[in-house]
Amino acid sequence: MLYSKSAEYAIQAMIYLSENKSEKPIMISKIAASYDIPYQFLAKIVQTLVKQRLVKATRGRNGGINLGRPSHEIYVNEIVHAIDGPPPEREQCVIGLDLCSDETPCPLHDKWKPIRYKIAEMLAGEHLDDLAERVTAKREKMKK
Amino acid sequence: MLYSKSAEYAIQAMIYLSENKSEKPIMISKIAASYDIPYQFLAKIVQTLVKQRLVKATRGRNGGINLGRPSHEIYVNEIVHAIDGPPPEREQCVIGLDLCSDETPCPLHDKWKPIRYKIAEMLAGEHLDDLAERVTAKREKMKK
DNA sequence: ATTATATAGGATTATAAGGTCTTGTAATAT
DNA sequence: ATATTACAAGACCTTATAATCCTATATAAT
Ligand code: FES
Ligand code: FES
Repeated sequence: MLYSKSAEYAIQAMIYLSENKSEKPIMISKIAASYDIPYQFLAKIVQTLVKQRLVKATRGRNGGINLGRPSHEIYVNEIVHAIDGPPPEREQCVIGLDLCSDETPCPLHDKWKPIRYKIAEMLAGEHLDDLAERVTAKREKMKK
Repeated sequence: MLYSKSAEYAIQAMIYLSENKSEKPIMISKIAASYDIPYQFLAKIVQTLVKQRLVKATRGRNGGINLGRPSHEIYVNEIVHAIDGPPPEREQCVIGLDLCSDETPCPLHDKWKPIRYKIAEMLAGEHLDDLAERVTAKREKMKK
């Protein structure tokens, strides 16, 4: 819908890292088990995150991964772009009628444009610290 | 993003029918050429639209398709559902954390819920008559 | 009746996303 | 040193969507 399954898994993994802050690296297998993500698949996704410097990897025994930066400096859209690639330079029209522009709007353009903006705003406005906090709150509630 | 490529083609084809109202059937190949849609692929999509009664087909020489109902009675979401299937009964969480509900919201829930509503509203609130009119306007502008 | 033409529909192929398997390589505990 | 552990990485498999091929069938013009 908004991002690929891979990006969704990446977000979940990053939230996990943000929730379980520790100097010691956290194993990918642990995260995979916790969120019920196929281990090998997550490992592959993490490789990309490492290349993009969003996480740091420590190899070998007692190895694992850590956040590449403080959690309050990592925003959701960064994660999405790291996995799915950067957003298109020119916006595409929702119903595929040539390019999207205010000058030549398609029938849905006026309704779609503010929605698209809201989505971008949502992804750009949330950093991992916020997310982790609220995920923890969700878990608490679900226990009851 | 919001719907499959097939559904997008279906919307385009329906708009075409709405723009070119005529008692005589309109050929699928004409529509396909006009919107640059692979002919055979569109023909297949149209088969589904016919089964769902959104368009009526006339076979044989001078055959083609027509809208199944007056254009002001056909809404975009009907077309999407006809092609992509009905929407899920229970809303899925944007970041895949169990089911979505106000009681156990995920970190993005509060920002995502109104957006999701806006999208549904957009698709349910536009009928073909509106769309066709505005597409024609778009074409006019692009000529200049 | 015959022929041309347009949709109907099953079978098949292409591409991409999602997911698995196997081997390599780095780090560390013993 | 060596065995073990955990990420790295490429090859491979699976599934869903997108697209194509080919033949059947309906209809109207001749
Ligand atoms: S022109 Fe279609 S969404 Fe902007
Ligand atoms: S709980 Fe995540 S979107 Fe509602």
